[in-house]
Amino acid sequence: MNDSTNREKKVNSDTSLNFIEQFIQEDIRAGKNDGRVHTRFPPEPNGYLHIGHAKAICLDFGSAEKFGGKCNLRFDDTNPIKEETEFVESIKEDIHWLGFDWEDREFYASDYFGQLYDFAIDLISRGLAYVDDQSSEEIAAQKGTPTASGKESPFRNRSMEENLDLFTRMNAGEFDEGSRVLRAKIDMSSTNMHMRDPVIYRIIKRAHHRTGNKWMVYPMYDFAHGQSDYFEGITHSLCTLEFEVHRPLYDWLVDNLKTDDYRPRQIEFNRLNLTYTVMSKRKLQELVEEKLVNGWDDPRMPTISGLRRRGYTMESIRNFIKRIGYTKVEAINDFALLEHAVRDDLNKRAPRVFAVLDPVKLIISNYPDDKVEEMEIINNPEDESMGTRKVPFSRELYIERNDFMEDPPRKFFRLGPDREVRLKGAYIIKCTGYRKDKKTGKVEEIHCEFDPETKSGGPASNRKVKGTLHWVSATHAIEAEVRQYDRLFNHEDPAGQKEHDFKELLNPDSLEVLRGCKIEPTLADVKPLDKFQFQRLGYYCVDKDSVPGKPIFNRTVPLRDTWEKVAKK
RNA sequence: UGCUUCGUGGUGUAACUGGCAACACGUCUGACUCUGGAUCAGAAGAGUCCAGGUUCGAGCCCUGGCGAAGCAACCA
Repeated sequence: MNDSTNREKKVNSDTSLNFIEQFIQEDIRAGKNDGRVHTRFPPEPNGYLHIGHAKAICLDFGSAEKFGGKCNLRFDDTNPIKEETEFVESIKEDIHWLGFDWEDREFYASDYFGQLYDFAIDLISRGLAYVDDQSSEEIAAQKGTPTASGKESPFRNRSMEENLDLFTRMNAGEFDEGSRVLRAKIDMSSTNMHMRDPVIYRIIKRAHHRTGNKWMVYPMYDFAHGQSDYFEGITHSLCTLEFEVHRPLYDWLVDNLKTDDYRPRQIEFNRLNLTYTVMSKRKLQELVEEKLVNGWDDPRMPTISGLRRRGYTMESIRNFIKRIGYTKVEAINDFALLEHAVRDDLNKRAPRVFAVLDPVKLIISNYPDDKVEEMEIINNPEDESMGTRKVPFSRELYIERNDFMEDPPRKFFRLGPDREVRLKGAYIIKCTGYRKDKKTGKVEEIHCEFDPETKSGGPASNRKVKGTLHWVSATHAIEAEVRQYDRLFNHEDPAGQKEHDFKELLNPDSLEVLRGCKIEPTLADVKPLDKFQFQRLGYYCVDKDSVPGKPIFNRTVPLRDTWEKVAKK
């Protein structure tokens, strides 16, 4: 094999399709559905979307886009007890924020309740469905187990007329919830539990968020999902692995419905799992309801809205998802990869600013009392087009408390007695002394002298010093609250522990609120979702709780801090 | 003692129709730096769950094991 074919191979693997896209491509080449590609994203509006849904969204919308097809948004709203309009709205917002659009194709499984009902009637008339008067416990008991076959219901062989009559009256509200269900008549001895006469309709006397009180019977998800795909002309139904065993049922239903060769093709892929968090909607809901976090959009939550509030960009999320791929292997992805994705993105676009989180006063004894200089500072060394800004510098500054040590080790490249450092964008200073509080032993202020020749860009500015510190002028500083977020759980796999409930594994230090932080005055007019790099610290995002004059920042992710590693050794 | 699916560095993915197991994250060195960031250079780390078989050649094909996950809601 020569070099050029090697190169070609490499290019091909760079743009290689995942296994699902390969299937789609094969279908197109085989002329299936006239080469049409139509997918759908089918959330249930019973909670907020999380990053696992983002993985599905990227695949559903992304693969349609890739092959010139379409992707519908369809709410699978078959259970009026759980579903709410609030969730519909948040889901739509999140999908748009991720950069996808369903145009005018916003559908609801409830749009098809009429067709589904008619189909149920049709199944009854064909002897393929029956009304069962037993309780759910009795039905469950007869269902058997994965290793033992089930028993047929005593109501299985009712007459078609009686079934029709009963089902109609179920929907007329004549019977109580739970008193009767409609079941498909398939095979109680199937090795697939889902084929053992699954319940397809149940009585629920509750207003539905879209159809109101029109219906007293509601289809089960399994009786709505596959047919909804069929009604919408979906060619590829992409879903997660756990629905693999449902596929024969969906196929059975659509086979009893279809009039020609068309049938959606379901392909399953692995769910997104992330270390140090939980991903099931039920668990996330528990955290919200028990107030262990501050709502669905708490910046520690793996929800789309939480990540957005935390400061993640849609590009970083999409990029992360692109990197983890789609397979059939159950995987747990490293949270560090998500963090890498957001650092990578923010490094290119976030303006750098000075913020002192744990301030200690620095007094430059040889700097004139009343003098203020406007230091011109580069906004982003990664992107010259972002320009510069002017930051006031004066005799009294704040620096980070941990940037000073009374008795520093050699590897500490910051300030200590008689040591020199550069104040970023300003002068080189030398520490001449410090004052401690006699009672607490805490350093109260640090004294230093500056060298006027060393101003940034000035004649002696090239002199090398060990370290560079960020600073804020004391009289010009703005006070801010900074919320230092960390991982929500201490354990890599909190949901997978038998000995502990996942809530016992919450990280007690997942949020540290810092007040009295000092930030540079250029940040006076920040707006929620504005993103910055606090120089030498990390990436921060303005929280929606901010009010003018009292900004609040969320830590998105810290900068990689190699000093921490050195210090640990 | 069932059915379905899956086993490739620590993690996640690649490897066209069998042809030197590749990439990213993480880890560790070093260089550079007015961010201990970024960037740059480099290193360690798997022989592809196991055992056979076919083949000049197997992660890939065949046989048999082992292991893991999902499946028994009037949830989705």
